[in-house]
Amino acid sequence: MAHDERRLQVLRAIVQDFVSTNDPVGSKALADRHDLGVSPATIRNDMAVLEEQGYITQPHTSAGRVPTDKGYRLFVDRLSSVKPLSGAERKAIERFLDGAVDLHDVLGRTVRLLAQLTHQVAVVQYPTLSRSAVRHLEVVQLTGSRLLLVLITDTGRVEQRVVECPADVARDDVADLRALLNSAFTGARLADAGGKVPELLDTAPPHLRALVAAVGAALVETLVEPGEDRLVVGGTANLARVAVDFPGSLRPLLEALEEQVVVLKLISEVDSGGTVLVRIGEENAHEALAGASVVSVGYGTGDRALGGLGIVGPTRMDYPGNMAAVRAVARYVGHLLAES
Amino acid sequence: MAHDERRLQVLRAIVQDFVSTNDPVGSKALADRHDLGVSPATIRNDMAVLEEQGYITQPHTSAGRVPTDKGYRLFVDRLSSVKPLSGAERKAIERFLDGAVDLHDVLGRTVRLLAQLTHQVAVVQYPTLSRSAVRHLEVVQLTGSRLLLVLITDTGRVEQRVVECPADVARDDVADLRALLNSAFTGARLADAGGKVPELLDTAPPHLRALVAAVGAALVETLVEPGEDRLVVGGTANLARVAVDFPGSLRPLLEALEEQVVVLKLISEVDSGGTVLVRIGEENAHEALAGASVVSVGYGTGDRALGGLGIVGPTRMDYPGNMAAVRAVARYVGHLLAES
DNA sequence: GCTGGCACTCAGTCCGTGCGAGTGCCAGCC
DNA sequence: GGCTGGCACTCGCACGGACTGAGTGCCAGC
Repeated sequence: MAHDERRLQVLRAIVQDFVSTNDPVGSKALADRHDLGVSPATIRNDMAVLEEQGYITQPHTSAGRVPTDKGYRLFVDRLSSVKPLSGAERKAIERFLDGAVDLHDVLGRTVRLLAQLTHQVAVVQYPTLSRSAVRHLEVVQLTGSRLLLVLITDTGRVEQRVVECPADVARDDVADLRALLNSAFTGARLADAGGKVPELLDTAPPHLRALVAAVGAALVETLVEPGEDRLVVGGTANLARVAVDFPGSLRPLLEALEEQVVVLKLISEVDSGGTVLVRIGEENAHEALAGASVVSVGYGTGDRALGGLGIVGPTRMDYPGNMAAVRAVARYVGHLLAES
Repeated sequence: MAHDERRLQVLRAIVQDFVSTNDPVGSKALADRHDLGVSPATIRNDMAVLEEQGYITQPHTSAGRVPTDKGYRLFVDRLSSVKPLSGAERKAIERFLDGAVDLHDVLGRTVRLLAQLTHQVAVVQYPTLSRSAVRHLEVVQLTGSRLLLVLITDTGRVEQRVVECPADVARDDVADLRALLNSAFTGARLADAGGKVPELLDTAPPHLRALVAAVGAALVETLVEPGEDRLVVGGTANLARVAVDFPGSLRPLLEALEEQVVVLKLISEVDSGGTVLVRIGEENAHEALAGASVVSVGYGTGDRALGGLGIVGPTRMDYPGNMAAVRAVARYVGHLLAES
């Protein structure tokens, strides 16, 4: 009915005004700034209902209303449409990301770009190893018994790992090992690579067995080690701008961003379909992020998800704008990585 | 004369008390907490002189005194001895840094360790490329005309770079190129590598000339590009703890840390002799760091400096303790990198 | 079901006061 | 000459009361 409909308009107006002004919004201000077609008194009645339903709340008796997490949720789900980016913004994305020389550079630019577009803290996950495929494996002898294993994936990610061998290794053996590893692994998904080690061990020439065992173990370790799923963080300076939205202190949030593991979990839990995910306040189920919202999306090429990226900010944020920026950047990065 | 001597004791006491309490310190409190052997009235006279000389100042008329940048400078230069670390702290350093698997890991642990020991923001510079030597060069074909050049240095640093070639490259040529590059560059200092490119170009077999030219150009670019001198930053959460010391906002400081270039400049300007450098407040000659101090030192193996590391914090910091921590960590990291 | 009117609530602000920490100065003492 | 105790003075800050105004809930009327 038209009744409920207007109540939702009121909620939308409250969210919009509060996001832009950071002042609790009252019935009179709402009636002035929006064409709701009714008087402040009527809006007051609607607000009373919205409050009872838990969508808004008042910080204290004689103040205006403020959206709750639940209110933002409804706003995001039903009341907002994703803002299209301006032409200037699209141009900025292109200009910013073109000219990147390697993966590290691409992700660094991405995170700066995202932070700049949204004025929030931006995070980008390195392409997940397990979803990548092996492009090349390189073995370099550091000392007699110490080898450096370098793994290059098809997403341009380079992983390195020092392998301590039980005994000194002959030079020729290093070359043999390199050839062996590459013929076995090149092109394989990293997720499958672990399973191939035993097989390789069986077919390897006897004098290389011990070597393959040591390197294989290191390789598997590198692959499964989730700590190696790195995160690039940028735009923390933006937190200072919105410090008012975090009543206690910025500390828990800064710690969470540095710890990485919590944020990584949130960012990597993305839908494969390219849907932008929004987690609001308490929905994050982690104390440090209780006052924060996370907007994230997966990036990748076509059907293949490589990782996630997104932003972290106060619950009082411009959801439509930020969702649009996150989505647009993810698309562009996806294309960029598909080319290489 | 004993006269001046006591005045310096007063300054030292002021710095110590102010650092630990963050309250402007008055003559009575000084007389109570320190055995200066004179009455508050005498201390007042000394303080008046110290103020006239610019070592201390009062925030307002009826408050105690606070050290100025100049006061801290005198304290660091003449009034403090570097605190030896406790056994527990030494143990912590070892425990923290042992078990690192690669360079990235070593630096990541270092920065966390330093942040934890000093409760400040810690920064560590990647080993400078130009001072390292080439351990190995790897060339991987990404697409027909696109090669990935991977540079591995003897400090364990791995640099990557995509090279676009004018035409498609044959598989055999890639192998030849790899052999050629390695025989020419392995063992060479990166600083000298640039000069070897023309020479290599002359001696290269004709069909590889174009390839060598393209790759050589990319190599030189990688070496001289100063932006690639990366910085690892950690412990920004500690800034929230000392936010009171930055009256305006943390923002400029956070921005400087993210920008990296300013901080990098400070951190990399280290003495080669292992002396701990302290820059206090305005001495930093950069607006964003005007209220901050930087404690830095070079790390390296024996005579070879690899890079710098240090901390950034408010001018009101525990200089002796932080200098000791920075020095100890730098030594340990130096040893660690020398082994590999 | 909407509207204007009205009494009520209460956070934020302003202002005046008192308190206390800290100072500078001075006369006296060693 | 240098140190000390005493004393008057300054001024930031915390406390408390009054005022203001935005905003609300409720109610009678349309």
